[in-house]
Amino acid sequence: MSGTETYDPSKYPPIAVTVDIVLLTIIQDSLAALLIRRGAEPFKDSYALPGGFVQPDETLAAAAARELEEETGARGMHLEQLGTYGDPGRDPRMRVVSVAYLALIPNPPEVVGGSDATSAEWSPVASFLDSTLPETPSLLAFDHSRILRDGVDRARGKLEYTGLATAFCPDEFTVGELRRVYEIVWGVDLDARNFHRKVTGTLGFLEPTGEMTTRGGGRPAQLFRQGPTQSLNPPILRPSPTVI
Amino acid sequence: MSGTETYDPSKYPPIAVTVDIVLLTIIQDSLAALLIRRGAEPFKDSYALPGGFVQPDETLAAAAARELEEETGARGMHLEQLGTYGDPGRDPRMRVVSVAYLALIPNPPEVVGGSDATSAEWSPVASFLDSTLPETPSLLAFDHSRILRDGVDRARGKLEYTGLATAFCPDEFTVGELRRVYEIVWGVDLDARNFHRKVTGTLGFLEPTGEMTTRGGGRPAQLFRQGPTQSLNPPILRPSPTVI
DNA sequence: CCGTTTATCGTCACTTTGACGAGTTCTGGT
DNA sequence: ACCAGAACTCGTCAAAGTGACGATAAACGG
Repeated sequence: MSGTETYDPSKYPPIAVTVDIVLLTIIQDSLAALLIRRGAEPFKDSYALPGGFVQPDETLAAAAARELEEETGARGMHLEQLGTYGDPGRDPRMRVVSVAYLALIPNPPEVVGGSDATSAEWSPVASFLDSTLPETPSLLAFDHSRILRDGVDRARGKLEYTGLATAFCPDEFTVGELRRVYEIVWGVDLDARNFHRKVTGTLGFLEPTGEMTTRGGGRPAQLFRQGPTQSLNPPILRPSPTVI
Repeated sequence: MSGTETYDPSKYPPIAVTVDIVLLTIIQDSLAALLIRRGAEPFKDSYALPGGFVQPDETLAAAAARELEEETGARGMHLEQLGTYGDPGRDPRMRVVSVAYLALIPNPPEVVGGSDATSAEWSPVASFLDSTLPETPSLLAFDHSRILRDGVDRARGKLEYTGLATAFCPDEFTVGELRRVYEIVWGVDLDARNFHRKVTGTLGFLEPTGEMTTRGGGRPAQLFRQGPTQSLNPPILRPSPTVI
């Protein structure tokens, strides 16, 4: 704010501040988002992102973490601010400015009980992103389609140059499991051998636990933990979607 | 928002929504930000980022553009959302959620007249980022030091893989001028020959205008315009700050 | 025992990078 | 007029990284 303006909020119509959360995980080899079916107008019976009002004494991130826990019981997952959406008219009732957060959790997520009247469920994001797929309600309430798309774009982009993919993996994971995260989120096939060379060759990116696992069939694989290096330089290049 | 909650904003203490702007440019071979000297409490006489309240019928981006024009007269520059800052207590008067924007303008910026009581001026960002430099007021009002740092970080990062650097250049520019943007923003020296090869070799990144210029001394250089390719793949790698 | 699956190691050609040499064309000083 | 300096642009070369793919290893289920 510049210095001379005085504060008189009553001069302005009130603005509500909410958080909305794009919570992504991987279910059955698909990237999926948690969606809530709305029980009230507007957009009754449509799907929407989970979220809620920011309470007077909590930070924005705390509000997002709280809503997430209320909705899913999950805690401590990766959570980052995505962007803020505040167009007038995005909510027909009043001016609402919504701070969107992106959250990622590993594979087998809690069964999301519809503890209250609203029901939450995981939906593959593809149906909301590909306008060519006429499945399910292809539109979300409010501007949540846009927010969901921005969240997926952010996640896809950050896989290239950060260790974000490990947020989709359990604490200990194999190179193959990590590669499958990339393949599912990007929707491409990666060469297992080159991927292995890249991630094991980047110093500090993966820490071997010394253990092996045979889960997943095939030859047992080393288990790794996330290492201290959280930036990938040079990045893992995402192959451009095969143009035919 | 999840579906069952009802809207009753009067239940909550009001939250003010503002925009703050990190406006960067290059002055005298330094990266500089526009700062306002505050004329009122709190933080009277401190420096702060320009900004102001979001009006009822404008988008967040429009509010940022309006404030920017009121403050500098500048229009049409690069403007992107940076992040939202809403910790309780960041403003001692009331709960304020501020959506920060990052704006970049080319070299010779308008003289910023202190048209109203507040005075605006360009300050090199180094003094606010390097805590080791005890020049000028090394702290900004509110959490604006943090916002400024985030803005500079964002600009630095995006130079690597986007054509953002051209936002610091006039419409037509030489490869040398573009390189100097990188050198100043990153605070490193780049090899002129390798840089030239990289940016002219990336198809669609620069469009030759066919003209030459001799401004800047030395052999005349080709003038380029920004090309259609706005993503640099592979990116221009930022040399790590020379470790001694 | 044998095919299948997955992990991991290697090889090879190609591209990109970083370091640097060298020629070109302007300006400003003497 | 000449020269030093600055800046642009083209080249060369070794090192590193990448993509494509062959080959072996170690588990599994029949």
